[in-house]
Amino acid sequence: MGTKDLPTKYDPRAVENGRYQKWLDAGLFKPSGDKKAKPYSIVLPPPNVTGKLHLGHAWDTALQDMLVRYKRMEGYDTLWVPGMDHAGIATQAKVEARLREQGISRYDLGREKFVEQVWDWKDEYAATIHKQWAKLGLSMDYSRERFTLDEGLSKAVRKVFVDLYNKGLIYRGEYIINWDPQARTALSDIEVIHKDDKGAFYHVKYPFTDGTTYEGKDYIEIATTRPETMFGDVAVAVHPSDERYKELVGKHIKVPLVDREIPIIADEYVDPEFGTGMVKITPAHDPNDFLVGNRHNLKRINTMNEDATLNENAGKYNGMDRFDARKAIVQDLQDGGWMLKIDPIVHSVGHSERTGVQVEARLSTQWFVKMKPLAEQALDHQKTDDKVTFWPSRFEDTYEQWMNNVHDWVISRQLWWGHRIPAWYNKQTGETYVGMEAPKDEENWTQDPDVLDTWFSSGLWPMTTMGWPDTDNPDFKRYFPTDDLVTGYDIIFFWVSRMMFESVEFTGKRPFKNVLMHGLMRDNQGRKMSKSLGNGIDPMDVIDKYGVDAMRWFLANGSTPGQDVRYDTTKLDAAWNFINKIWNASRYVIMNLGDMEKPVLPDKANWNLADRWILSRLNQTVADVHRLFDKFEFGEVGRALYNFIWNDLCDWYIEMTKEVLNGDDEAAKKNTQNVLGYVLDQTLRLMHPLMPFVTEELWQDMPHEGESIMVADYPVVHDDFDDAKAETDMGRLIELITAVRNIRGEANAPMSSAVELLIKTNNPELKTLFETNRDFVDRFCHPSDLQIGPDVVAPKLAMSAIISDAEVYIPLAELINLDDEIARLEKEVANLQNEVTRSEKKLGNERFVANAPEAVVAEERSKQADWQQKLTAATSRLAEVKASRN
RNA sequence: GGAAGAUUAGCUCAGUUGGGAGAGCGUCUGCCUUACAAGCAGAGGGUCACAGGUUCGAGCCCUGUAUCUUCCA
Repeated sequence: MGTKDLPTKYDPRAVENGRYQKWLDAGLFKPSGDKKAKPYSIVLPPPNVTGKLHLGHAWDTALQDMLVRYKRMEGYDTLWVPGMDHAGIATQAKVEARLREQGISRYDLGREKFVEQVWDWKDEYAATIHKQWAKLGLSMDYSRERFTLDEGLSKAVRKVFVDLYNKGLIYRGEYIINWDPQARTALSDIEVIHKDDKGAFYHVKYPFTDGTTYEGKDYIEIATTRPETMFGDVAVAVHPSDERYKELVGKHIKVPLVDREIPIIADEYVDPEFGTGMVKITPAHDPNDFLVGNRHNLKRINTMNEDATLNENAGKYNGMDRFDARKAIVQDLQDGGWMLKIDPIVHSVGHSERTGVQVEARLSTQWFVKMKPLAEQALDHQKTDDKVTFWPSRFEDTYEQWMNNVHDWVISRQLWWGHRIPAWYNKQTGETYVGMEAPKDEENWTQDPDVLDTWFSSGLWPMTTMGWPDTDNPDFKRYFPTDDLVTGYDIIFFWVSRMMFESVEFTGKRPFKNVLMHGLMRDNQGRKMSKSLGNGIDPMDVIDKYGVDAMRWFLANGSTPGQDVRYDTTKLDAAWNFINKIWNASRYVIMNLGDMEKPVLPDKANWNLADRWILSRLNQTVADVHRLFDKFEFGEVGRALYNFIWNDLCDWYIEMTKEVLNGDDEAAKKNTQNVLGYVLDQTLRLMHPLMPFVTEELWQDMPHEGESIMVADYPVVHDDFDDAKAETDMGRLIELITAVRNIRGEANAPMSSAVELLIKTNNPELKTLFETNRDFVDRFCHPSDLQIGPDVVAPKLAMSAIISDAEVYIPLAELINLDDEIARLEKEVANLQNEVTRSEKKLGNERFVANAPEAVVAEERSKQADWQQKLTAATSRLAEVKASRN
């Protein structure tokens, strides 16, 4: 038996306090282990141990928790696996930044000591994240929590590397890659963010060395945005069919400032339309030039160090930072008369996703995954029954598009924090060994110092968390492939696509059946939340202010799949208000249940109109919720529940129960208490996945059976609850009550004053309906006297309303303003005339009657009849009122 | 340059097999009615970006245009 003195205001702190720990202690987050039940599994997209969780994480995890709680209550054997990602470059950058504040670099510490520091960082942030997960109420099974760098996962990573290497799908080579000079590591293509930056086209003279002239000049004009790379120039290229320069091919020119001689070559890569149609070729500092260089057997001159300072190939600029060097070189070109002009431009420049610095195209030896065969296999898999379904489906196009155009993936990173590459090089012979363990004569070998791209390991996440590569692991057998993956559309390439091809390659199966993509969280002006703007919102602050249930409601209810959401405190106010409404509705129910032990639905024969109606509404809501949940339409689930709770349950049913509960009929009271208790119980269950804390609190406070609402059965559809008659009858009753309220409003006649009520109707069923529900009519209309029937005579001075099959009159001679009333009626007649005309026109259209579905035509006919009846009534009433004025 | 999304009430957004447009907030009016005044009862407010097309019928499907946002090159 629960407490019966709930406060009048919902207080999230009191509700949430200690609840998570109770669930945890009761072991409710673990799978039921019921082998007869169907399994349902989700793996949490592992957050980076870089820092705290933000509102985007709160959103992502809230959606998952809703799914898991829903499935758990539906009886599935549910498993939700948590974990975290070591986030190589991001975490290393954070720790380096912290050390820098103390004036220490990672090189001062050395690799081993540095990595120890990162583990300390990881422990610190993992603790924070655990606290945040608890506050969010996530029902994850912590006994299965994993970390991408833990032993099992590391072993899996090595196995994948070795297997792909042995299949020829991983190779090592010297190529142009994206280089982050601050982190001093390679980056994959998608870790480079292109941003428009202000720059300049520097037009520079490259003089001929053999007295050749072109258009009367002894030089050619080359435009470059990056003069600091000119020391790496090894050729100038023109398009082979470019008539302007045909004769120049084979001639030689000189690179200014260094006086190095280079040839003019012809290559199809050059776009003759762009600029002067002449491009300098710098194979060590540009990916396209690199390919041109390969075709023409050109030298590769690297002019930069790892930290983007120029090297000895840059002559006197040796040791200068790239940006300082650019300034100095531009100055020297101008002083030496080499600079023809400088045109300012805005162009796209690559920046490191993590450190933000400008990325360099750099020539270096790296490990790569050969993507083409893997991508093809993954794309083919999407044509099978084992395909991954994207929600919304358009994201599958995004995925395919990317997979079809994917380049080889640079997986080596010059970092210390991550999975060390399982490759060793022989000190004598230089031979490469790749294996799960070091070679036996380890002393003769040196292990590759690099680590793997973080996404290489997180791409295995759905497999490894389930125990792979041990395919006999019970979790792997039961819960893999997982059911749903929930993540933001911003990491389709980074993560989703990689999980998909790695899973297909190594298990032959999809990693998950559905992938639900949500949008990004934006601030109230629609801007992305970011550290640099300082517009980020800490979910913990939101929870402190509004409670986690309100935050979850906001996150689910305000969203459409795949669409971004604006953070707005008014939305959270609305969420809190709704919870407060549920709180108070429950408070009312709990206060009125007497000594009930648990609600038992009475025999159908005892249901009154309101009971029949609310159960029919509830049943419709249950059906909607199931249908929408199964399509991941969280926002629509919320709307269905909101409308049911606020409009049906609170505005009507609860108000109607007051009539019974304040009456003397003990049997009727008992009946209503049970229906009320039943409906609240079902409602709380329906709401639980969305608002776990407050629903648990209220459920525990009301008569109930069971340990926790978390593991109570989710409501199911009862066909026998559907009651079309009750719905139309209630509709009529509501129409009457609304009409009376309307008149009272117009006439300033508050409910406290009783008024005479006359209802003229030729419909005997309607008369009976109102008479049998006289109690409700009295309560909601407060008539001093009530007359119903065909013989009711309209008073001369009365406010009136036209409803279906009836006219309602309230004689308020002293309050009525005839001119106002006539104006109002004229407006109503005009509106009704409009409706009738439109309806008649439609029904008069033979093609409509012939082509539209029967039900649609029938509905239109019934509407037409209703409009017509109302129009007739309104017209005659208008005439009466006009007559009474004269 | 290619692609996707958005454009609906003053603001923020729903509207999912095409059948007379909805919510929250805000505005106006009246109510402390013993679950809730962060509430209740009413009211007002929209050429569904624009132009064509398909259809008996279009906010929804097709084509094009404009503006904004994002992704890719």
